[in-house]
Amino acid sequence: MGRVRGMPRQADIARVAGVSQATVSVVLGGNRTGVRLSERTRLRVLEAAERLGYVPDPVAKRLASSRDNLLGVYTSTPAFAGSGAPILAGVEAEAAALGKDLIMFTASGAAPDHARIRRTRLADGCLFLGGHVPADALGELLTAGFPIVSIGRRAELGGRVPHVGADYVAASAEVITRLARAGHRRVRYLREPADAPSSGDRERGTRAAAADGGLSVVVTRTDGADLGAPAIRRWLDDGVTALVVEETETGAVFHATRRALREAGVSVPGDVSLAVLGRPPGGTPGPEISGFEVPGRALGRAAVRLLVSLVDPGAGEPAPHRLLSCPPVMGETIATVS
Amino acid sequence: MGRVRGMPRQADIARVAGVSQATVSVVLGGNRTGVRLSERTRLRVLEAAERLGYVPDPVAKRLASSRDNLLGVYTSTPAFAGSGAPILAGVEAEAAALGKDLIMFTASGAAPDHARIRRTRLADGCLFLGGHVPADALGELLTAGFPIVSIGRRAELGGRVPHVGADYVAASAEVITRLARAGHRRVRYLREPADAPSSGDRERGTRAAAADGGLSVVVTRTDGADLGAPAIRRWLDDGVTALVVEETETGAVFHATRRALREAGVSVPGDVSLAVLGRPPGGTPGPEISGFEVPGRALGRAAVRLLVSLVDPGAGEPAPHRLLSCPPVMGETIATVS
DNA sequence: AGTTTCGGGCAAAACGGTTGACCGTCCCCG
DNA sequence: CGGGGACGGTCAACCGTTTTGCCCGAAACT
Repeated sequence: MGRVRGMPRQADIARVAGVSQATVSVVLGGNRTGVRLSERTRLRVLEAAERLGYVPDPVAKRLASSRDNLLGVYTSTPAFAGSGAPILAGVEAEAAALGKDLIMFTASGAAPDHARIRRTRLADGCLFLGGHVPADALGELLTAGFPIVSIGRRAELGGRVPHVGADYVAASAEVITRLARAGHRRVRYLREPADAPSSGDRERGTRAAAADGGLSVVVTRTDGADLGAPAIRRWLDDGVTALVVEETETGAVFHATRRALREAGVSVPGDVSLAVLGRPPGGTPGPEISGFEVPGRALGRAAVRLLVSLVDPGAGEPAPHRLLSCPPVMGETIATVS
Repeated sequence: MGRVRGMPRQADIARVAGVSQATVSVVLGGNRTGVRLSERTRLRVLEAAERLGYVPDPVAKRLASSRDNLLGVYTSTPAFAGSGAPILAGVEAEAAALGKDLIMFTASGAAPDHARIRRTRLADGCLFLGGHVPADALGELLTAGFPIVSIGRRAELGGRVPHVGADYVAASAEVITRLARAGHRRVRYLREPADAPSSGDRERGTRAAAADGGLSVVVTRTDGADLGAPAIRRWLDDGVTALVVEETETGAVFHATRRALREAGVSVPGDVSLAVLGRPPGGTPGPEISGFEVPGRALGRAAVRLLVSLVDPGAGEPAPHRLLSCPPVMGETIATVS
């Protein structure tokens, strides 16, 4: 399938300028290796390149030199739609600032593609977003020495996967502590059924803070479907004064909770307090929900910096893992109880 | 430089399986060229590849075969932040559906765009978003036969740039017609100073519809800074009954208009009607503004389909240009005047 | 026995660059 | 007169695959 019609190569320039292809490469590459060249030759080459409209082939360049200022971003869910937008905005901004391009690998949805994860190697290194990335595929890359960084903590593979994440443990604990200070004693905790590391972190932080603050926390795993007015009423009858809801990708649990509260005719925070371990889904009406902010942009930026340090070693190596703290959102949905 | 530590190559597999590297390539490539191979050899190679954890190098693959299911997306402004999100969501969705990966080239602002536009050739073809892409760089790619598609109409280069766009002419005309039917006769038209094709289209549609409907439309170019209460009052005194505002990337013109209206104590649509040629910036409070919807996702999808048809010729060639129509948004800011 | 015919597989040329080693010439110095 | 630089570039190997053309041995015809 050969070359794109008419694209001039270094060899073409060489012919025109009357030098060897190697010389062309040296001139066009800015002569980083310190080859001795006369200014006349340099200009002849440059001029010929200009005349021919030469455009270097990035693929060949990369094959030959193994680095190309390209960072991969693998997302297991659609990147532009979902909640990842702030993270990606951070990634993009930092990458642009560092002069790196981004190559996006979007899981096709159908297959959690091994193949696609492998193609990741087109880049100099790759960021992995979202929990649903098969660990074995990552392990493959890792042992091959390919630089990868996960956004979101990754416990698998013996913690060998470098990552940046949000400190959900501390942030969740802080929310619970706030509830404790407001006098709450019985809390219901609603989380998604799946066992993502971020879910585990939130629950761990919650439990620790609950133990410290003398709260009773009962955990319910739900996808939202089984959440209705009866459940809400039952909990209130049990003496529950606050609901703590995990932030999930789709917001399903939160939405279901809101609906159930509405159906039960329960007011927030009048009848029950409500907190989200994170932020409510966008466009949620009504008073600001108490919780914390996930520093998406900052995560994205930090991830890029970490990856770049892996790709271009030399500059001081930062720690392979980093947890960013989440600023609390006070909100108006935590009431003080007697 | 050199290979990533320990990454096995086809040559390594060949040694283990006791065959030549070429044979490995044939086997791993699924033998599309119909080379005769014994099943035993095939299995030996496959097994060796498995054992060694072989991962094909996408770069080498692409260098050798000139096509790699990679679509480029060049954005002249940050992609994840700005208003391009719906378009990109459409691009991503369609690309994923077609099994293509996306490689994003974000104009860094710093580096000369030319270089980045050239790097575009890492992909099999490239989408260009946003007005601020230098035409000469595009021309370079175009004449080289590199497949490109612009999102947003492009008049430069003699219309040779394939594109998909929104039919701003028709949509804008429709808004003006609505105003005419509501009895408006004098309209002030606020547009951005720069001459983007999309701006021109809106203005053209507006003028045409105004002529048809017997409206007087006066155009003001502004970046928003010089818009204040005095201007508003002057216009109203002149008998203007409706303001038509262009949708801009930043929303600056719209915001300024809102502010000026507020400062002048003018109510919408009580004292004056207001329409946007597009949608107001996100998060605008108050009643729904009349205007039209730009079909972002659809644009993205159509652009990808067009690009793919350019990259993989064979399937019927669609028209090189396509304009998608914009569904009107009735809104509540156009009042009937006597 | 002498050709075809086939199954099997290998060698080698691309693809377009990058890079370290090496080669002539001149000139200068001891 | 022999040797050491400096100057200006060129050579050729290499990056990892794809893809053709060709070769070889054995079975099948004539």
